[in-house]
Amino acid sequence: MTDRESPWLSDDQQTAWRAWLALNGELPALLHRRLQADSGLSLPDFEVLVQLSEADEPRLRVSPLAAALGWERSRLSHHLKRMEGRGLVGREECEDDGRGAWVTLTDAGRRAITQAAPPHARVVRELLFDDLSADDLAVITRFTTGVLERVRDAAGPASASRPARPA
Amino acid sequence: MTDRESPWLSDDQQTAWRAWLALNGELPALLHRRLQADSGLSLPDFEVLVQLSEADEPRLRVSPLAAALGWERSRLSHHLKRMEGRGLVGREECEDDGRGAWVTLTDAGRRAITQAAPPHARVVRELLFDDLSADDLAVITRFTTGVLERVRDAAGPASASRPARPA
DNA sequence: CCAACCTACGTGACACGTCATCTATTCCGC
DNA sequence: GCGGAATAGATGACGTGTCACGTAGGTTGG
Repeated sequence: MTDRESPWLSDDQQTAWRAWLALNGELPALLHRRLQADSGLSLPDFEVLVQLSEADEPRLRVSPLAAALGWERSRLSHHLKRMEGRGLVGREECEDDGRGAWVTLTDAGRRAITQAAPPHARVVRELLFDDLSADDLAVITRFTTGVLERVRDAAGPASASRPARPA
Repeated sequence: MTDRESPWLSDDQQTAWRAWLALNGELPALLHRRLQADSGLSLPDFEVLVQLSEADEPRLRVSPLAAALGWERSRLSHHLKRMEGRGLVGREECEDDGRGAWVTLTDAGRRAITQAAPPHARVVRELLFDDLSADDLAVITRFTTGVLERVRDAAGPASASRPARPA
């Protein structure tokens, strides 16, 4: 029922959008502070450690790890350097491919993620999901994944419905 | 129907949560790149300019502006310095209160926000709202505002159900 | 009236992200 | 094999965000 010609949002949409923006800022901030206080990990640290600890193999290459995280490789590279400095992950040379590197989970890393995960998951569940019906969860999931897909379509093609930026 | 004792998320909750996390990273990134390409503004720049251009008065004090944005004052202070450097905002001394400062919208700032807002709003509408029913929008809004409220409750009290961090 | 306190705002140090670019390898066509 | 393109990953510069703290100006109880 929205007017497809106007660029503006309806009042209801404004309300939803501003709430989303606010949540988008405040929820990660809260999770980050809790994580930091409980275990000294940052939210990005946590994500990396989750991937490493859930992996089938005991060590991962950088690029697949970046893909699994949905991160740019350079971001991961920067972050791994910091995490290595704090002893959470290790690096090994890759014999098969001289360019490559293995990322490993150190004992300290495994200890950190083991300790940090339960309270983190509990907070997420309490804040987001505990009072949510299955129907509403389905609506949220459908909405979120749908938007995500459109975002990726819009970002990926490099030339979509954009004003034609020839370069 | 979730098990309130377990810290873990159900599979459906996991799906929703991971999609939310991914969206949370990728949507602002896309909006930022669009805004940057269209008008040279960053997303935070945009938010500041929206507040300034929508304000009743022609100039705002720093603290109320920070509150309206939901930002920490020091963050706003840093950001205003950068925006001032790029000519988007100006600062004036406050006569009433020697500690205070006024933030003003420069002509360049007004021009930038006027030019940037329509395409930005259109992208938001296309990505999030165009194919969303009124019922679903209501579900989303209720969910988002509910979570936001719980987040603020959890963040604000400084001493809530946390492990009691005495000093 | 003044010392203690509070408030408004700024700053410095550091973590995080992105972009552009670099180096070292591998791959691939000839 | 060999020369150029592609790939793996690292790096430097810069904008952004947080935390801890500093400073200057107001406020208030004795």
